[in-house]
This record gives sequence, structure tokens and C-alpha cells, in this order.
Amino acid sequence: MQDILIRYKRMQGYNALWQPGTDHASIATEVKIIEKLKEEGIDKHDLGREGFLKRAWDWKREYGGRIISQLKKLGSSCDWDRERFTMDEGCNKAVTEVFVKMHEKGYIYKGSRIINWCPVCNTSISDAEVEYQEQAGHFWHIKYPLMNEDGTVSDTEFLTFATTRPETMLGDTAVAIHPEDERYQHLIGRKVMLPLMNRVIPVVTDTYVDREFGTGVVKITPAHDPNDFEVGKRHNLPIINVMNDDATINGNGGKFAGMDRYEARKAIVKELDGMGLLVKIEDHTHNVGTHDRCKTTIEPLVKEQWFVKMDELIKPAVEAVKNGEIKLIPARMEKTYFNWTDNIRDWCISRQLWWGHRIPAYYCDECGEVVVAAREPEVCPKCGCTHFTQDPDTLDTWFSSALWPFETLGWPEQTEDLKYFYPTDVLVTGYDIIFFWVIRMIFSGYEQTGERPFKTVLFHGLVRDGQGRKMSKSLGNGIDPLDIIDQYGADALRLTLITGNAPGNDMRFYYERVENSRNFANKVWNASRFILMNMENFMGSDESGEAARQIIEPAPQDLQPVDKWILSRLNTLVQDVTDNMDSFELGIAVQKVYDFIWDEFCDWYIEMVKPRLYSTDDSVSQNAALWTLKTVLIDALKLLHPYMPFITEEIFLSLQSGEESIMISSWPVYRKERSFPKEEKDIEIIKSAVRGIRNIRSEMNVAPGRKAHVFVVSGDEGILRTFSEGKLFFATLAYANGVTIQKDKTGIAQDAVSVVIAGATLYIPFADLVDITAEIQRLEKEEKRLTGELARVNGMLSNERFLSKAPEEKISQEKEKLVKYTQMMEQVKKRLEQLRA
RNA sequence: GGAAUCUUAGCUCAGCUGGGAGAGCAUCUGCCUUACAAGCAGAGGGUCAUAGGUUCGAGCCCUAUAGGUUCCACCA
Repeated sequence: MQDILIRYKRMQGYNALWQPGTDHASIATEVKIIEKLKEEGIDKHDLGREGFLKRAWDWKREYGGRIISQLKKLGSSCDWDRERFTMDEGCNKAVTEVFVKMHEKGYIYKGSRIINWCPVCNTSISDAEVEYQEQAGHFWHIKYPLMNEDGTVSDTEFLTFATTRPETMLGDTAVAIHPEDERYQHLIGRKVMLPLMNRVIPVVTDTYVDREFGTGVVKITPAHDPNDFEVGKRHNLPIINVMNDDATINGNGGKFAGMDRYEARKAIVKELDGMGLLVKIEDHTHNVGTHDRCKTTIEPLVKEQWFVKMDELIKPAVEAVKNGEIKLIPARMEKTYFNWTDNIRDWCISRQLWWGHRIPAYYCDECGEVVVAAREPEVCPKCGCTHFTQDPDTLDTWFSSALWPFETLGWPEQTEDLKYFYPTDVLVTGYDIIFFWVIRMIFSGYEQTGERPFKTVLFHGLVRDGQGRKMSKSLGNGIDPLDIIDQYGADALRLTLITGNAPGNDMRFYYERVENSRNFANKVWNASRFILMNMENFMGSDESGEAARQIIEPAPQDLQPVDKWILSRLNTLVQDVTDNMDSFELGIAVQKVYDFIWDEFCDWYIEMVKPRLYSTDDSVSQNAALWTLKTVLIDALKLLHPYMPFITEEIFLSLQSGEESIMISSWPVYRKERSFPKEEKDIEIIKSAVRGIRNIRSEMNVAPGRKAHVFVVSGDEGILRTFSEGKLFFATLAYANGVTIQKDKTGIAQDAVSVVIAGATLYIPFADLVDITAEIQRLEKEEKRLTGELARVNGMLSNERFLSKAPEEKISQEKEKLVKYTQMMEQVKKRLEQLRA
């Protein structure tokens, strides 16, 4: 057990370190590093790739070091494991191995695709990093002249279309229409002349064209638009790239070469206008893709990239969720999941960055042959030359992250950790990375290990600020958990984050809620202090420090009804909380524990037990009370431990010495012999009596210091017995200086205040305070309430369809209520008659 | 354009497979009662977005509408 605990703690450490350790090839990180270098006046190219990585690692290690020192403060034994977490060693080995293997199997290929290019950052960026902004722009309506049969350019026939990016016309290789568009049937098979470039390009038909939009004609630029690229592929159109990486026009742009994209736009429009080919200019607002970091307008470009072929790879991942081998919680996340897998596209994994795992592909310097291998090859298999250049690109950060479930356990080595922890039970993560990370871990797990990486994925929401905004660095509304921990404690933070929130829903962060959690921690602490103090008092100690008496499990008959009541309530709680946790209803589970500890245990049971501990000498009774206090507290702590690990461990260790840690103690289980339904019911009666008396005293403004005699009147033997058994604490809780329990009203002053509860009436003689009119009003209010309740219950019970269709249990419940309310109604009426007389 | 989700007390949110509306904070009243004033006791406050439907019974299931949030795709 100890061994597992140590390994578990180490895993926790890995988990926490994984972020700084393998945060590779993320643009955000690289940009951050570049900014840091800039502060020192260094450009990354000055350092070279190696120098750059060295500097980056120094910063990473510093950051990782800070996390480790915090983890150690919190009691973790983890350490920064260079072997496993650096790009150049363990992790890189696994990533390289996977890449080579998948390339051999044909899952990884190199191909051209339109990618989002940021001309300022000089790299491709992923779709996720493109931010669409609504911008005011223009629609330039342009016409291209058609070609005549004889190969001359028509001066009467034109095709008109609209574009928002006229400069891309330099790369046009076709004009497209919808195949069923009646307006253009006669143009099918003809050609048009591309002005400025004097290139003859075909008119193609493609259902991609929306007949309703604009003129129903689209110019096709495969090199600079993702949709056009697809159209181009279908029609085998040439791809003409007219732009350099810095978004200036290249040699394919004729005389516009060298111009910036926006300069070229102006020049082209002007020239077309001069040729009479510009029809009109319209204002047009449209969504423009921008780079979320630098806000530069994205330029879609065709580039050679590495891809992962997804159609086969995704199959086991889809199947696993469909057949329940992997469960997503909440279940609605499955819709999001399948929505993505059903529309899967090949995964572009190359990034033009330095901060990342370099792609293990080598190009022969002589013949250009590509060799994918774990190490640089010595001889080119094609031409025999010995000089190679490694692909300069790095892998998408999620390529290595996808291997996390097994790579962190030492895979591909068959380590002990791997055998023990893989597949793991539950992955807890935010729904925002379901595509990026969760799905990729699943298919990578199946592909590399043949097994699911985990059985259940529990999604939590995002923590937002008090105004519901996402926490972000630019807004400065983020919250440092370590600050909160300093202020309120880690337990309070944990409890806050897990309560008042359903799985997969976002939550707003309020300091008030953390305060409340902190207050609860205090409550637990103080209650435990009370119990420990009384245990020590009871046990006493002689000169040698040995306890004079032990607290032992009482004989069944020595347990008082209140003891049975709280034990029974705890028993129910254990069952409920376990059920809730089994179905991942963590918020509900901990709410029940919270309510039990604060309300039932502290506010009721401890108060009920105090008179026994303080004002009697009955050691049998005291032992029973202390044993119950201790037993209930220990189990309650165990139920609370997952949510508040530190305080529960601390208290657990001072409460008992039999077990070395609450973390490895046994989870409480429901025990039939601890179920006492009769006592539960009885104590509820006393509680309602106490509540009634407190209520009335408060309404009448009776000072707490002013005690009064309380008469309990009931014709029910059982109820009379219940009150006499609980007389001692009932008196204390009801501010009574004496309690008389009797069958009828004998000897009770006519002008006493009365409280009606189910099965009994309580009388408090407050001669000088009683206002008969007010008393009548109060009872009339109660009468009205009971009338309403009775009407509802009677309505249900006289409905034949209810009686025939509702479950038995529900019907008997309602019948019980009918009896109870009828009884109370009789008492209220009787009392009203007396007062009115 | 497609999809998900939300609308419950003044605020932030729970409410698990349909069976008499809850918590925290805030408000009001009274208490320094020997574990706890970061506390105790009590009170007020909700036609559960709107309109239909299914059901003996709807905050919960179905349909439509309005408004909010998020994700995906992005139309020349």
C-alpha cells in the first residue's frame, strides 16, 4: 500500500510537471521566448536553433523549478525528471519512434495543403489560432472576357464576378459556375482570358458554387483560398502561388512582383479599371481571419506540410465511445466528440517553429530523397551520397501530448509504472480541449498500445471571473491559485472549485465562495477540537500520561436514541455519497457531506450531546456519546477527504492511532445494523418541537436568557416516551428550565403559548407575554397552511387515476401525510376553540 | 450556416432516472450560550424565460418562440 502511495504521489508530480515539460511547438510559447529575447536585444536567428533551444530550456527549467518547490511545499515528493521530460531525450525518443512507425505504416505523409500563414510571425498557424474578425471591406465586381472559338479574345462576352481580394487574381487558374445554373449553360467548356496575366483559363462547373450568392460566378485561385484549393484538386487545375512568405507578390505575379499584397491590390484595381473591366465597387463587411496574437490578416498559402491520415486511425476511437469502452461525462460531450470525428480531416502536424520536436525526416543533399528515420542516415539509399539536411519543421504540440498517457509512464519500455497505471481510470480535463487533446490521446492510445488510455473522461467547465469573462493575461483578470491558497488554504480552494457546479458547466470565481469554503474548514476544525477536548477530559490521565479510561464501543442497549439517530443518518449519507461519487456527481456528493457535518452533526447532534457531557456523571452515557462523536466524525472525514485532503488528514491523525493515513484508510460502507429508522423518526419529532419553540420565542422577542417551563401533551404513548428519553437535551435546546410530559392539559394555564407538531402540542406558560389576539392569529395562519396541505393531499388521494397509476410507495406516503395533517388540524382547531372561548 | 448549452430567490448557482422549490452570499431581527461571532437562533424573498403538448402528476420529458453563452464551419 505504501508503495502504491509513493508511486501515486510521483505520478501526481509528473502530471503537474507535464505542462512545463512538454509544452512543445506551441506558438504561444515560442512567441513568449522571442519576446523575452527581444528584451535583451537578441533575435532568435542570431542564436541559431541550438542556442535558441538552450535559452528556452533554461527558462523552462526555471518555471518547472518554481512548480516543484510549490509542490514540495504541499507535501509532494516529485522531482524534475530530465530524462523523461526533455525534448532531446526520453520524450523525443518516444515521439520519434511513433513518427517513424506511423510513417512506415503510411499514416504520415507529406503533401501540399492550404495553411494559415502569418506573414509577420513567419509561420503557419493552426486553425485554432485563427481569430475571425468582422471587418469593413469592399466587393470588387470584375469581369473577364471570354475566348472566342477561334482563339481570339471576345470584346462583347464577359463573365462578371465579385471578389474581396482582387490581388489573388494573379494566381487564378479557372472560373467556376454551378453545373445546373441555367444562366451559364452555354459557357460550359469555354475559356476566359485572365487579364493582366494574359493567361487563358477554363470555365469549370462545381457544386461548391452558390447560385444565389453574387453573380453565381467564382474565380478560382487554388494557391490562395482553401475552397478554391479543393475545387482545383477536383478539376486538376494548376496551383500558382503568387506570394512570398512576407505577403509580397512573387515572380509569378508578373509586373506586380515585389509589391506588398495591399499595394498590389490598389494597382491591380486601378489597372483593371483602366481596361474597363472593373464593373463596380461595393461596401462589404465580412469575416477576416487574423492571427490571434499579432492581429495580422492571415494569408492562406499552399505549403508542403506533414500530415497524419485520419480516416483509419480514428475508427477505434469512434468505436470505443460508441460501445461504451470509453465513457464521456457528461454524456452530451459525446455529441461534440462525434461531430468532430464525423467531419475528420487529415491532421497537419508540421509547424515552422524551433521550440518543438524536430521532424525526423532527412533530405539527401544530392538527390533530395526523403528518409524518415530515428537517426540521420549515413548513406542515401537512392544516390549513395552521405550528406543530409534534416527537415527544419517541428511537430505540433498535440502530437507529443497525444502520447502523454503512456509516454509519461516510460513507454515504449515496459516499465512497472506502465503495467500498473495503464490504462488509467479517469481523465479529468476541460471540455475546451476535447478535440486537441482527448480525441488524440484516445486514437494514439489504441494505435500505439492497442488499448484504451483511460476508461472515463470527466469534463469540467472553465473558471471564469466574476463577470463571466474567460480569464486571460491580456485582461489581467486571471487568478493565481497560489495566492488563494495562501489566503484561504488549499482545501478551501478545492472545495470551492468542486461545489455549486455541474460537470462540464463553466463557473464564475467569487472570493465570497472561497470564504465560505474556508469557513466550512473552520467549522470542521472547531467541531473536531470540541470532540478531542471532551475525549481527553473523559479519558483523563494519570501521572505517567496513560489514559485512565478508554472510549469503547458501547453495548447496543447503551446507545441513546440520539446516538442511533446520528449513526443512522451517517449510514444513509455514506450510501448516498458513495452512489453519487460512483456516478461522478461530485458536487452533489460533497454538498451532502457539507450539509451533514454542518447542519445535522454540528448544529444538532453536538448540541444534543453537550448536556450529557457537561451536566451528568453517567459514564456509560458519556462513553456512548463520545464513541458516537468519534465514530461519526471519522467516517464524515473520510467522506470529505477527497475534497479537503489536508485538514481531514490532520484531524484523522490526532483522532486515532490505528491507521497511518486517512488516504489509505478504508472507505466507509453502508451497514445494515447501523440503520435505525424508528429513532430517526423520533428525533425528527423532537427537532420539530425545538424548532417550533425557538420560532415562537423569536417571534415574541423572548430573550434567550429567559427560560420557561415547557409542557409536552400527547395522547400517543410512543411520543411521550420519546420526549422523556430526550428530556435532558430537549430542555436545553428549547430554553426550558423544566419539562413536564403528560397525557392531557391538566395544570396548564389557559393563556400559555402553544406549538402544534405532528402528534403533540407543546405549551409554554408566558403569562405576562401572551397576547391572546396574536396567539389566535398565529394559529389561524397555521390552520390556513394545514388547510392547503390537506386540500392537496386529499385531491391526490381522491383522484382515481392517481390511485390506479401512481406507485404504491407514493400513495402510502401521501396517506401518511393525510393522517399527520389531519391530526395537527384537530389540535389546532381544539386550541383555537379554547382561546376563543 | 451547423451544433451544444443556459434562462430557478436581489447576486452566483445546485436540483441525480418527473412525485410537496434548495445552498452560499446579500437583506432584516435577536444573541459574545463554556468548539466555533469566519459563529448561533430566527425571518423575509421564487406564476422555475414565454406559449402549447405528453402525463394521475412537469423546474425536470416533447414542440415552438424570445434572449444569453460557447464550439465548429466560414461563401467568393
